[in-house]
Amino acid sequence: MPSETPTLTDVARLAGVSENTVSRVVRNKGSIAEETRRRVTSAIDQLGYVPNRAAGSLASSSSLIIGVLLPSLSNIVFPEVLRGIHAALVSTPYQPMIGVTDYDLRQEQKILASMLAWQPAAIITAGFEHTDESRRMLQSNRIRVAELMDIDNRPIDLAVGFSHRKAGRAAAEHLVRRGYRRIAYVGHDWTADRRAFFRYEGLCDGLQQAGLAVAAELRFNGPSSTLAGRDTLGRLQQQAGDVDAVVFSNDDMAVGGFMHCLGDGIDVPAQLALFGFNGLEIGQALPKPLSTIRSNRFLIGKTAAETLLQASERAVEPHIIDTGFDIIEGATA
Amino acid sequence: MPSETPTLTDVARLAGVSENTVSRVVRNKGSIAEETRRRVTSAIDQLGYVPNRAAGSLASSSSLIIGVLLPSLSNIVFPEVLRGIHAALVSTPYQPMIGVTDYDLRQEQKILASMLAWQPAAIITAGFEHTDESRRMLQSNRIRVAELMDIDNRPIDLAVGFSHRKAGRAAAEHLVRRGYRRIAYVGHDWTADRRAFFRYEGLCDGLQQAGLAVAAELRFNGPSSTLAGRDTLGRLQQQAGDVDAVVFSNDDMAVGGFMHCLGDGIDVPAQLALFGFNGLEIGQALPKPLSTIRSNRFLIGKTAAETLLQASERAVEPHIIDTGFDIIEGATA
DNA sequence: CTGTTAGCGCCTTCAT
DNA sequence: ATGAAGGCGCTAACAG
Repeated sequence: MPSETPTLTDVARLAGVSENTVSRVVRNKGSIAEETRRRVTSAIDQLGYVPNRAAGSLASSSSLIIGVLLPSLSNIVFPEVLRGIHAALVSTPYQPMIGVTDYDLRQEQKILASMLAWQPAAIITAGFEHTDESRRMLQSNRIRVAELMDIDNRPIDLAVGFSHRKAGRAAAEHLVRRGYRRIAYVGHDWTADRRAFFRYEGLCDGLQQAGLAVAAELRFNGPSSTLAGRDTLGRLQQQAGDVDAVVFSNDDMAVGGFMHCLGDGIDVPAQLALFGFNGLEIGQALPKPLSTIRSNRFLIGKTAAETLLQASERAVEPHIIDTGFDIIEGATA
Repeated sequence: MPSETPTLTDVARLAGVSENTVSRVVRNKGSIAEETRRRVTSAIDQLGYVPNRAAGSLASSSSLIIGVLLPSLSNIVFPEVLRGIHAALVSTPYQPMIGVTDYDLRQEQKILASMLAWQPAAIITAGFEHTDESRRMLQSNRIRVAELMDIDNRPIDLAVGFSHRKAGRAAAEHLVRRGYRRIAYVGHDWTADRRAFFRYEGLCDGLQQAGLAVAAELRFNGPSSTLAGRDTLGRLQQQAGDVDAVVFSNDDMAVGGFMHCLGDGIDVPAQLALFGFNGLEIGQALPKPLSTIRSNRFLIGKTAAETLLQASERAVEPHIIDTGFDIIEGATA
């Protein structure tokens, strides 16, 4: 039985050309006579030939793999970035290889090293914080590197995202414009999630600009979640009653806050205004749609992957793409 | 400058042994003299040697890649499965390569073919439906194959999941036990999401057993979402008012249903009981925790990956692992 | 326990 | 526009 997986050689033999010619047709490189191309293509179809990627990578010392480093999969934001990346790759021969760092830079370094063993065409990573060793690996390698989510830093090669500081400021301006004055903050642990901190800083800036300051604040000592948002707002209200608006570190937390208000019969936004961040679907499905900021995660992933594939070489200067954000007015603030 | 990435040969030269010996040390295969191993290990550290995976795959015609085929990343359930898979792989040299099929079997086939070009050690796929061609590829290849989520089918090699039919029946039994009699169903499009259909079937079975039938039903013509759940329950109530409980196709839909009730001032569960499926965090963060069924997605992914790695060869007979489910009593039904 | 010998399947370079 | 030769870095036999 001819059940063996066919190789370039088999195709070449059947088409009556050299292996090299087949390789050229497959990779769409160099010029090929129309007639030859037809013969080769038909031989490929006939045999059901699929190129062996390992052999290709070894010979060219570069693979069709795109390494994707994500801090987490629990936070829906990152699967959405991945979705964008996937959308950009699906019609190409590139395949995403993913790694989850759990917000741990040493873990990132470990995964990065083992990814580089595949000689990927590019690395996409969510965030700008790396160990020195990781940075060295990313810099020395001439592969393309995209750093996502944030543009408040100088990237190694390409940054795609938006300014979280500006987003925080925008939240402050929105609330001030609406007449809120005693504005509190409810957050989660930002030692790992640096961007949450940037937004907080922006919020403070924005309030200061209006002659205000954060009226009260409480941070849950762990990752963001609806439950954390609910409980933390509850605790904040016990400690500081005279607040008229709360900015949350993200929508998960804000939705939790809304739940707290529902449970305690607090009228939103009359008694207390709530403001989130991300623009998740769940926020818009609340009885009153959440006032928040839309961060376009899918677009960030897609743009990054597309941009990387446009050129196999780095530009001399790092490139920054701002995907922006917009305020979702909602009805809670 | 010696900035070239070191190869096996470099390590062998430095350690004063043959390449093969280094290879054995790296792969931890065969027996090596303690002294030799030390010399090799130190040479590896000194050079910062990282094996070239492409070369290894080519030579052994099998890679350290695990192909993961997911129908979607928008539904939080699948990122969680992926999280489980990742947890099982993180301390091994295996790397997950992911593909998203968008519930499209032709797309699955395409991605599968390009994954197999990497000669992965195993394929993990969520679901049992495949095109004939996909099935052929999975069967003929002697690589390991895990089919996840569901165990209501005969797998190719390994199935990990639970019976969605039984879960549906359990929902029915729970509601009947609680005294509900006019039980409706609110769902989403199940032509793609086969498991939702299985649960529906189980629900009907369970009701029938109690001499009942689905009192009313409405399916949103698209994927599940909170918004869809909210609107579809709204429409159902216009059409059929005399219902005392609603089973939703999943928690997303159920949470949406809860939002509808909040908005319309419907007392849950006194006027209308709500029952979901999945046990998502958001359901438990509602003012009244959602009554639902916990499906252990993380465990499914982790168990699958672990089990696959235990043996590189398929057993003669397909193997099925039931990860089970449990009822979360909650307060909405 | 270790070394030798052949490739794995493809791509690159250089010819023609 | 096509072909020939060589090698990418590693592993699989087989020797010893």
